[in-house]
Amino acid sequence: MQTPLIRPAVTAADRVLLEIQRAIVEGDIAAGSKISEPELAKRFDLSRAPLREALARLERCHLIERIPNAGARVVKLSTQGLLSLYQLRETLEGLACRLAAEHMADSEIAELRALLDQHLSTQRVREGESYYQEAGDLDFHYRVILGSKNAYLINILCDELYHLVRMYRVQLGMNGPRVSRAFDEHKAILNAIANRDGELADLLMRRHIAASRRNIEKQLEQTGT
Amino acid sequence: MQTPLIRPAVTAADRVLLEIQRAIVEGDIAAGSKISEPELAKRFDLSRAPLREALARLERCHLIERIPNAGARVVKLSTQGLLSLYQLRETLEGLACRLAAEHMADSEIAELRALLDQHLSTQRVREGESYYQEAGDLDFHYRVILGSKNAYLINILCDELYHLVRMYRVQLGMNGPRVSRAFDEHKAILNAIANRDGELADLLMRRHIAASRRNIEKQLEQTGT
DNA sequence: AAAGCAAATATTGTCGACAATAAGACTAAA
DNA sequence: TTTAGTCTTATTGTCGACAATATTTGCTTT
Repeated sequence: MQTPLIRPAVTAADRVLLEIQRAIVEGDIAAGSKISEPELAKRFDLSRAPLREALARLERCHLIERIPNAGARVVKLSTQGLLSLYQLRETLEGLACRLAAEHMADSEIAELRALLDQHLSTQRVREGESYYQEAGDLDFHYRVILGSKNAYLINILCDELYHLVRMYRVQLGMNGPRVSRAFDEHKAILNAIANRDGELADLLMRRHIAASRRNIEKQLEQTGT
Repeated sequence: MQTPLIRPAVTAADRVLLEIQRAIVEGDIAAGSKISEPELAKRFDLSRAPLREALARLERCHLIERIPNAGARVVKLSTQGLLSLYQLRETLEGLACRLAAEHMADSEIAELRALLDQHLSTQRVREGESYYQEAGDLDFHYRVILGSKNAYLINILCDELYHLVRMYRVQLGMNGPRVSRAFDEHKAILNAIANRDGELADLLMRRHIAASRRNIEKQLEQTGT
C-alpha cells in the first residue's frame, strides 16, 4: 500500500522523510541507533536544513526521539511500548468505526465492500504472502479511519501512529496465520458500518485490534522477552 | 498553571515557540491570519532557522496549517472543529481515566485529592475569576492524563491537543457559570479513580467533557454561528 | 471593462559556514 | 589503577545568503 494521506513529496525534506521513514520501519536503520545529521546529510546528498525538517516529522510520528543539543535516536521497540500503542489504537479505531458508521456515504461503503472482495481473491491467489495481507489490512483500516471524517482523529491514526504500527509489525515478522480470520473480522465490521450500527462497529473493531495485539505478543514471547 | 510537560526552554526555538504559542492561543495573532516568516523573525529577533523549527511544532499541535511553498496560516476556529476536538477528547480522556484508575499510585491519588481541596478554597476566595478556574480545571485533567502512564496518550493530549483546547476556551470567552458544577464532577471522577473503578471513571470523564462541550456550544450560539 | 498572460516582487526552501553545547580523550592526582 | 578534571573533538543550534516557487502587478487583447 502506498503511504496514505501523504501529500506528493514536493520538497526535498518530503522526499528524504519518506526514505528515512522506510529505512527505520524496515530496520534498515537499526532500532535504538543514534542518528547522525552529518552522516545522513551526506548519505542522502542534501544539506542539514531539509534533513532537520524531516527529523522533526519523524519525531512527530514517534520513530525517533530527540534530546536538545544531544541528538536523535531511533526509537526502541518494547513490550511496554507495544502495549501502550495498541491500547490507544483500540480506543481510537473503535471511535473511528463508530463515526464511520455515522458519516460514511453509501458509495464509500460500497467501495469498501468491493475492496474486501478484492482482498479475498488476492488472498486466495497469494496464500501465505504476508505483504499483501498486511497492505490489505492497513488499507481497510485506513479507509474506515478516513470514513470517520474527524480530522484530528485521522491525523493521529494515519500520520502519527501508522508508521510505528508498521514498524512493530515488520520488525516482529508479523505474517502469521491470522490472515483469514482477520478477513472475516473485517467483513463483520463492514457489515456493522453498513447497518449504521456504530456501537457494534466500535466493539468489533476493538476486538479485532485486541486479537491482533495478542497475536503480536505471542510472537514476542517466542522470539524472547 | 505553567505549561505542563514542556522541557525547560533551552534553545531559541523553544523560547520563540512558547511566545508564538501564547500569542496564537490568546488571539494576539489573529485566527486565520497568514504567518510571515521574515516578519516573525524580525519581531522576535532571530533567524528563520529556529523560527521554522518552532513553526513545525506549532503545526504539530494544530495551531497553524502549512502548505508547501505557500506558507502557514493560523488555524481558524469553527463549530465543526470544536466538535471534532471534543469528540476526540471525550474518548481519549475517558481512556486516560480508565488507565489512571489502574495505574495511579495511592500517593498520586492523595496528591490529586489535595489539589482539589486547594481548588475549592481558591474558588471560594476568587469567585468568578475565570483564570484560576481554567487553570485548575486543566491542572486536574493534566494530572489524570499523566496518571494513565501511557506515553502516546499523554503526548497526544498534553502536547498536541492541549493548546488548541485552550485556544477555543480563551477565544470563546469561556469563564461561565460551570465552575462549581465542574468542581463536583472532578470530585466524582477522583472518587472513581480512588475506588479503582476504571469503568465508572471513564464514563464520568466522558460526561464531564460532554457537558463542557455543550457549554461552549451554547456560548457559540450566543456569539453567532 | 474583463480576462488572460507576462514580468516583477515577495516568500519559502535550501545551502554552507559559524557558534554553542555535549561527548570523548588525555593527563594528573589519589 | 581509578578517578577527577581539563582539553580536544565532534555534533547540534543558529545565521545570512542564494535558489526555487508562489503571489501580485501591470499590460495586452478581446
